[in-house]
Amino acid sequence: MSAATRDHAGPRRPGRDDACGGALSSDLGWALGVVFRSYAKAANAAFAELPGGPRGYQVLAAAARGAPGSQLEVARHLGIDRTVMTYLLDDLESAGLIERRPDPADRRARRIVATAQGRESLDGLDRRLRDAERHVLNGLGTEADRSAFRDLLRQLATHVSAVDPGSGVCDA
Amino acid sequence: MSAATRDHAGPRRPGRDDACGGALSSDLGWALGVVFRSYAKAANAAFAELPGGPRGYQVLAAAARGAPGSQLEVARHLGIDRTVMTYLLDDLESAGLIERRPDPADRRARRIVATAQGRESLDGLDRRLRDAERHVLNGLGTEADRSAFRDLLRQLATHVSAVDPGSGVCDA
DNA sequence: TATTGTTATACTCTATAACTATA
DNA sequence: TATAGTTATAGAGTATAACAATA
Repeated sequence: MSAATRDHAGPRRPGRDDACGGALSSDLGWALGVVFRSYAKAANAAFAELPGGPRGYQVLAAAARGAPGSQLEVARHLGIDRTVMTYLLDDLESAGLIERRPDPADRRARRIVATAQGRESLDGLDRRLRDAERHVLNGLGTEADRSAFRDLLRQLATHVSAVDPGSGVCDA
Repeated sequence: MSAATRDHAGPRRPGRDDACGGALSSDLGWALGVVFRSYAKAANAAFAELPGGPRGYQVLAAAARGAPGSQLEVARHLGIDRTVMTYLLDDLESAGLIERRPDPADRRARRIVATAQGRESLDGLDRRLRDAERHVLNGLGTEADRSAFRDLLRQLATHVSAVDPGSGVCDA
């Protein structure tokens, strides 16, 4: 039986960590913050040498798998401001990892494509990311729980992203 | 049957949102970012008039329920830098919501306590937070899924917080 | 000497507003 | 007129280092 089904049926056990989490309704904000920061720290370490860090990786990965849409659409999907996207692409391009190609259908827009070197670099970066993710998700004991968490989180993100595509404007 | 148990057993369906998420292993980083930003946006709106915004609320809530430990320990638990904590407490104190009391056992340390006004304000703030959380978690269709997500996330955060209590240093 | 809390400084991000070119 | 992309500027947020008081 997974912790997901084991725990949420019963009453909430007041533990040491409930003491100063925050909300009465739940510690959702605290937990999200802790997990997000932990993931960000691991991702920063994994992509320390890549221009743009974790966001550089996200853009490179999107380019390598043939992201649909313009540079602006990719930015919106990743929650990156379009002005930040410009600097990010400048760095990735001068590192020889991606290229900006004019969209034949709309000469205002640019399409981001990964270079051969970019695709090659991505292999190692993917391995680093998998290690980082495994490290963070180790807090869940069973593979079933880890898988359930991934699915629920992805389901939530997909819904949020569909309802409010431009919600990447506000980080606190 | 909940989405948690329904989805993660079967193979991964490549959908529209897989196109530029990021990792090959999963879109964990992308999903965490989207959900975190969405939550941050809702929390910022909910606590727009409170000094310190969402973090001000977390500190106030910790004080109101009698957070154990010094001002520094609360800061560490919440992932707040100690220098930022000083400004935050200054604002909350001058708003009449909290007080700093010297710890009789260690005259270097201060204990944070909520004033009557602070505890009173907290009621309305809690209500606002519950609404914000409900809004974000609406992306999960069933109450069982929402509850499972909360539990898994809390379990993860508790583990991370225990392993690496000072991981609040690095936000990207 | 180490730690809590505070203050001051420098720096890194980010948001905003222009501007160019296309549509 | 509206949009994609770029550039420049100002502001918010953050990290770093120093300091005073206490352990």
